[in-house]
Amino acid sequence: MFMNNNNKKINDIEAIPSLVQSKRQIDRYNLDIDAQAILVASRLMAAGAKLGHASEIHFSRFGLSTGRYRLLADLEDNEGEELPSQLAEHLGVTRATVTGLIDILERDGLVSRRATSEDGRQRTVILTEEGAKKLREMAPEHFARLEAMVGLLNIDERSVFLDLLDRVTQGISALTGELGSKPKGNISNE
Amino acid sequence: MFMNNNNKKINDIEAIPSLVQSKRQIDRYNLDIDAQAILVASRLMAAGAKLGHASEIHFSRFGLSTGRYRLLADLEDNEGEELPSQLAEHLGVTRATVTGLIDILERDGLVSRRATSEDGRQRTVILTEEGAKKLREMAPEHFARLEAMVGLLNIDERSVFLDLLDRVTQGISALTGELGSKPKGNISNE
DNA sequence: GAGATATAATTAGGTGCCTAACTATATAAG
DNA sequence: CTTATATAGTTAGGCACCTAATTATATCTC
Repeated sequence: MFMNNNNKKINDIEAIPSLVQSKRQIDRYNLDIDAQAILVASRLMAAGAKLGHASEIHFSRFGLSTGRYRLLADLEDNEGEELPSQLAEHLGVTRATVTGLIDILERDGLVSRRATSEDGRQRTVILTEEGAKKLREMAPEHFARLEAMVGLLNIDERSVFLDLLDRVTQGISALTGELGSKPKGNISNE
Repeated sequence: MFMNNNNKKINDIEAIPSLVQSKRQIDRYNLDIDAQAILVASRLMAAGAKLGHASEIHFSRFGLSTGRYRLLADLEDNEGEELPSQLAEHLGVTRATVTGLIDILERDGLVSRRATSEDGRQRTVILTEEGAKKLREMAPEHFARLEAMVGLLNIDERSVFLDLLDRVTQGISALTGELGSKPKGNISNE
């Protein structure tokens, strides 16, 4: 029984949560909770995990990870030159993570580090010509695939989806914040 | 300038992708791509990452990770007794990952392993009384938080969101599959 | 029954991201 | 000027999940 001859799509399982599952869980403990709300939350979690995994596969085709691509793209969006701390803020990750991303990108020749003149603690990150070339070469396929991903939605549906997703995203703070507190969207820095 | 006195919400950054960003990227390479489609894809990625992170914080309150909670919940849904391979399939992760999850859950006394009678290779995983108690105790807060997460959507909007999310989720295969192929949703096992 | 092959679970090692601790530089207060 | 404190970046170590290789048992074929 051959099955890992071409690719290994052995465990590409979806494991989609169903409404009856949600109902059963809630009923088990006699909770006064809307089963559909739980279903939405569960599905979004499953979708997020699936997308994260797919994203890594996508970028690995170009020798990148999701984080390293995002760093390169952000550099490109800022004239090819940024401080690690700026990158961390733009990407929404810690400076430690940025250090790791830069290490590998520098090893691969896609960015380089250079000391700044003003502040001896800072080290500017620069997009190399090779890095810019990498972005240029992958752009057509990258964006085509992203576009295809939402291809099952028409224009109007995309707007609606954006709106709803935005509100659910604000609600995510309900997982991390205090119980009973209202979601407050952005927790801006300062 | 105190800021890490209570909690450390220093890097709780959203880094929300904007439409102008998407436009700029597409224009840079003269691609024939709908900027809004890219925006939807980018936002969903950001939301997925944020939710994944929030989920880990949420479950760490109960001494669990997202994966370990899902394993316990799946056990509960199957009379408290499953094979590792069944768990892997239900959770959509590899058997190697399941082994790791069980290791820690067993160490913490929430599940136990037992050899099966029929097949000497199999080892049944059993939800212990302590594991069941853990689920029972965390259920109210867990489900309340999940419900709160989608609290900004009314009933109708939840239905619409589920529908749209489902279609986008099917589209995720556009990232991993062949270029130009139609999304086909589930890749069932067999 | 012996040898090849399949399967269940585990182990070994890798990636991506995290937090906490550290180093080096800068700045403010006495 | 010296000492305390803040900040930029890095290092060290951890967790979740992965793939590939390994071990042990089962099954199929001769």
